[in-house]
Amino acid sequence: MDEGIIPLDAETKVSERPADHEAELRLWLRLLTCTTLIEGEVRRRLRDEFDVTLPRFDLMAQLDKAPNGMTLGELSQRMMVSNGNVTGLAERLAEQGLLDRRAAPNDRRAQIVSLTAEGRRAFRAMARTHEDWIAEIFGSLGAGEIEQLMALLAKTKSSARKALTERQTS
Amino acid sequence: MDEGIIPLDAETKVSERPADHEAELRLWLRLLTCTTLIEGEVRRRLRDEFDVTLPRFDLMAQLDKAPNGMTLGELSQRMMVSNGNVTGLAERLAEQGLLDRRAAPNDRRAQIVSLTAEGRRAFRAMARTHEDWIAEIFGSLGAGEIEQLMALLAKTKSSARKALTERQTS
DNA sequence: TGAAATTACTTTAAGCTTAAAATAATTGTC
DNA sequence: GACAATTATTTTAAGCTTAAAGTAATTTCA
Repeated sequence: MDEGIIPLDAETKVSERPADHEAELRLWLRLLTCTTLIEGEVRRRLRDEFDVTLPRFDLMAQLDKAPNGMTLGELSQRMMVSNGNVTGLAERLAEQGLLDRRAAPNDRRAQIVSLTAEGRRAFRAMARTHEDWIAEIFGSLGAGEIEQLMALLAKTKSSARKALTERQTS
Repeated sequence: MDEGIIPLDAETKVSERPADHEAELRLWLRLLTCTTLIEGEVRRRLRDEFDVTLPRFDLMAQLDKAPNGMTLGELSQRMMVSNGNVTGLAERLAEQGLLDRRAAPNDRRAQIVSLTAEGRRAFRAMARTHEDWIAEIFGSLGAGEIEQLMALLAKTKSSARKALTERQTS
C-alpha cells in the first residue's frame, strides 16, 4: 500500500500506521455473505410458499411473542428499523386484516398493535415451516458447532455494541 | 427466554410435531441481529463521513478489485443482488463521475464498467477508514476467535448453499 | 402553572431492492 | 442460413428503508 500520512493526533497510541486489519475485514465480508445468502433464500421461500414479505413476517414474529401487543416504538426497537418503517408495515398488515391497532390506555400519542386471530393463525402456520427451513439451512452444523457459533456471535455483538456506544458518547 | 413449552393452541397437531429446531432458529436470529447491527453502523458512518450509500460503496469495492472492469452481470453475481439493482446503482455512480461504462468488445449486449480515476481515488480513501471501523467493531475478538468464526461461517455458508442447491434441483 | 424539552408517531423525499416482463444480441441446431 | 433457445441488460411496478421534518401529546422543572 502507500505510506500514509500520520494524522495530527499523533500523541495517541496509534502513532504508527496501524497494521492492516485484513482478518477482521474478511470476517465481516464472510458474515455478510452468509447472512445475505440465507436471508435471500428465506425471503424467496416466504414469498413463494406464503406470499408474504420477510419484513412482514418479522413484524408478525415480534407480535406473536407479545400476546398483549406492543407499541409501534417498541416494535421498531426490537426490529432494529426506523419508526417510519414500522408505520408503513403495520399499515399494510392492518389492511390485510392480520394486525389490530388500538389506542394506548395511558398515552394518546401511542398505539398498541397486536395480531388478530387470523394474523396469529397465519403466522403460526408460516413459522412452523420457517423453522424447518432454518433447520435445513443449518443442517450441516452439529450441536457443538452451533453452540460455538452462538458464543462467538454473542461476543461479536457485544464488541460491536461497545464500538457503537463509545462513538456515540465521544 | 421460554423453555420450549408450546404455548396456546394445544389442540393443534402439536403432539405429532417433529423435534423443534430451536437451537438453529436462535442461531439464525443471532446471526441476523449481529449483521444488521454492524451493517447499520457502517451505513451510518459512510453517510456521515463520506456522503455515500452502502450499496454504492459495495459496488465500488467490487470494481476496485477488478482493474479492467467487469460486466454488469458479473457485478450483480458478486454483489448477490438482482440485475436491475446493479443497473440503477451503476447509473447513479456514472452520473457522479465515479464509474465508467464502455461496450464489451465481443458482445454488444454487454457493457463493461470500471472505476474512473476519481472513483478509484474516492474509494481508496473511504476504504482505508472503513477498514479501521471494521477493526474497531470487531476489536474485542482475538485472533483465535476470528479464525474460529471464519471456519464456522465457512461451514455455515456451505451448509446453506447445499440446502439451496438441493431445493433447486428437486 | 406554564414554557421548554422530550417522546410517539407520521409524513415526505430519495434511494434501494426485487420479481417479472420486455428488449436486444448471441449461440446452438438442424 | 433460418430460427429457437439462451443470455445480458433494462424497464416497470410494488414494496422496503432511511433520514429528516412535522405533528401532537406528555413530561420536566423553574
